[in-house]
Amino acid sequence: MASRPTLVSLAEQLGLSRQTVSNAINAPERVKPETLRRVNETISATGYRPNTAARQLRTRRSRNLGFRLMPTVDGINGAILDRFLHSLTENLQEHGYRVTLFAARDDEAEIRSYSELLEASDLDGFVLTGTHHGDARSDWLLARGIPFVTFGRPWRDSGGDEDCTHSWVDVDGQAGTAEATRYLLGRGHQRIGFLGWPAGSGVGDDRRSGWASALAGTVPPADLESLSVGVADGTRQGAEGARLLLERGATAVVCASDSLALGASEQLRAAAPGTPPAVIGFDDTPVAAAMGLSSVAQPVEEAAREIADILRHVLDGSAEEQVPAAHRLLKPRLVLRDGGGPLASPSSR
Amino acid sequence: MASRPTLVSLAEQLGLSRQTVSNAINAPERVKPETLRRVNETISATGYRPNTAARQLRTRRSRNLGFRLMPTVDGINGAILDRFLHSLTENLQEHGYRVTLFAARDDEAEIRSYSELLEASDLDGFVLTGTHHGDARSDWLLARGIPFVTFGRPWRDSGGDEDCTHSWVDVDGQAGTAEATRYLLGRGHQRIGFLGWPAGSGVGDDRRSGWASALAGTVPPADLESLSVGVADGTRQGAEGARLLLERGATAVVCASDSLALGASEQLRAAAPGTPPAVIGFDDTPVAAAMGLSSVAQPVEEAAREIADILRHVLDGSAEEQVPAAHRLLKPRLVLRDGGGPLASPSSR
DNA sequence: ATATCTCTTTTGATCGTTCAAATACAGCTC
DNA sequence: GAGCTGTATTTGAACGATCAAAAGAGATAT
Repeated sequence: MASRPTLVSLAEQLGLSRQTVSNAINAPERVKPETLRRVNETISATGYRPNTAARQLRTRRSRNLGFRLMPTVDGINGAILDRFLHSLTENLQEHGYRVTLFAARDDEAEIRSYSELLEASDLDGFVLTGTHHGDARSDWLLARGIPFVTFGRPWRDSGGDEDCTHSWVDVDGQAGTAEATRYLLGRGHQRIGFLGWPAGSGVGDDRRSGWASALAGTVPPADLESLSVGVADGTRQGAEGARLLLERGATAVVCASDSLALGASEQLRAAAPGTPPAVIGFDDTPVAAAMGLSSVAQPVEEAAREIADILRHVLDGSAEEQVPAAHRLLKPRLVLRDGGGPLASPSSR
Repeated sequence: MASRPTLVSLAEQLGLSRQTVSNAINAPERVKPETLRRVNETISATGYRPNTAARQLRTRRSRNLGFRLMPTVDGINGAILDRFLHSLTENLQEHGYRVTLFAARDDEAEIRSYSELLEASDLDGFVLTGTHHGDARSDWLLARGIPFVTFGRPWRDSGGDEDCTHSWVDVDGQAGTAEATRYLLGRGHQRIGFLGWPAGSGVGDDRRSGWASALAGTVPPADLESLSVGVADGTRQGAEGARLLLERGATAVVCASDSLALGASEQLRAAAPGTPPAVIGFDDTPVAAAMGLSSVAQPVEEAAREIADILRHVLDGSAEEQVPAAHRLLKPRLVLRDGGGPLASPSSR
């Protein structure tokens, strides 16, 4: 009773051998039902748990997955990160997997971490966020056949999906901004501006395209150009961008982020006091909630769940069985608020 | 070259034995300098890394620490959590430790997780957040002699520090609200209200006491009572609470959270249009930054670093050497903004 | 009666490291 | 040169699990 039970101690107690007890746990179909029952009984009676280190040493699997924390405000952050991580951890731990964090300054350092973590035969796979054009990380992992799933599409320069052989889960930003735009159209707005980032970022271009497609029939292509502004992310830049859009006759604005939307809504409120500004943000951050700003919400929890499912499928599958790469594009949800001011709560300690 | 190098393969290469190579790594002083040099050379040439699983199996130490993710909006969350986790992970990983996440619905489930994670001889210690009155988790861990540090004081009902034998790091909320209050006094405000939560929460009472102490000389004790309001956390409740305070003659408000402060600042702005509202929040969340709201900022990164240091000290120390519990109370920083509206950026994807 | 097959259980070896104790070897002492 | 001391290195065993293959027990077929 002094020390933790082991396979051997259980076997002695039951008058069986190590291996039979081991089989009862890992390959129950090989064990006689009656024996299985007895073993399980003793397992729950003693509270036995297989020693992870020993198992890992033999099987070379840790049931541990790596997640990189981004430096500061990049990729999914803050409240989004919280929700994502929580959902990911929860879903994985239900199936005996765990999430190990690591920090890295940049992609290069992240890749160095990969090899360190793998050389110590420590992690079975990785979850990547913040994918971007020419992402070296996925190439590195792909080349070595290491299981991983990204939250975010590969954003290859060549639009083709053919050569992207890794699994990913992403949120359909295009669908989100399209819905937002259609909503504003339905409210009677004719000239709806898009306030985003400079062209070139996969995420930003994707969100812009949704707005453009929803507006395609209603506005001449030339106007589409003038109704779209690209600035750096930030409240101040958002206000400035919105000013431009107002000058060009926009009466409503769809934004690529909540930061931009917040600046834009200030600008519109100043331009037309009294009326709730027709501005829609993106990500549905606590800031949007607190300010009563409408926003496109990403189903972060669902994304994490999908990622966990895909990873489990790959890792639980037999060793060399090639599992095809899985791709999931999730629909975001438009969260409408009256825009009149603070309503709900930001997160706080 | 085919497989990863091991102690044995290194030893063969060098014409030494396993153990000497092992000693070169773990107890260099036992090895002849010349030998040590040769071993280190080969180690870096081959890129050898000790197998964590094997080491863990033998030493019963995983160099892995557990961190529980809170369900939703409780404890340190969102942007704060992000910064805290990042700093914690970074500091620990520099010394060969790693952070493993786990999710638990409530404290009881968290304790269950502890035993599971420990029975699998998996985690060496824990970092706890969101301590509260009568916290069963610290008792459980203390009783079993498991290393852990909490972010947050024990908040024992008996104000005595004597019986609190575990290590903790916390931010001095009292000092924060006191500084905020003194700042407002310096700006000429006489009747400064406190907008907090109902009495009973350690964190809330602590923050209130800072305001009370700063105001002690300037306002009669009776007024102190009427200038303090306790409501549930939230923007709407904040606005309502601020309305009460205004009725009672307050011209400025110190708040226990940014949510409350946001609601309060709306209320004050409505009461005195044109003037930036004299409101100070707590936690310096992205919401405060975005709204140009002054706020008391917790040195989260520093707190995480301190926690990492304490844990490392305990874990790296020899087995049964009793390390005394460490307590660190960090000073928060008052971040002043003009309160006129959006300035900086909320976090976004 | 022996061989063949299936189902179940057992045995021996191994994963890579560290602990504990043994050994080798040099320099000193008497 | 035997005995002691101390440093440097080596050997055997163990940590707790799984893999691979052998062995035992029944049932069925030849």
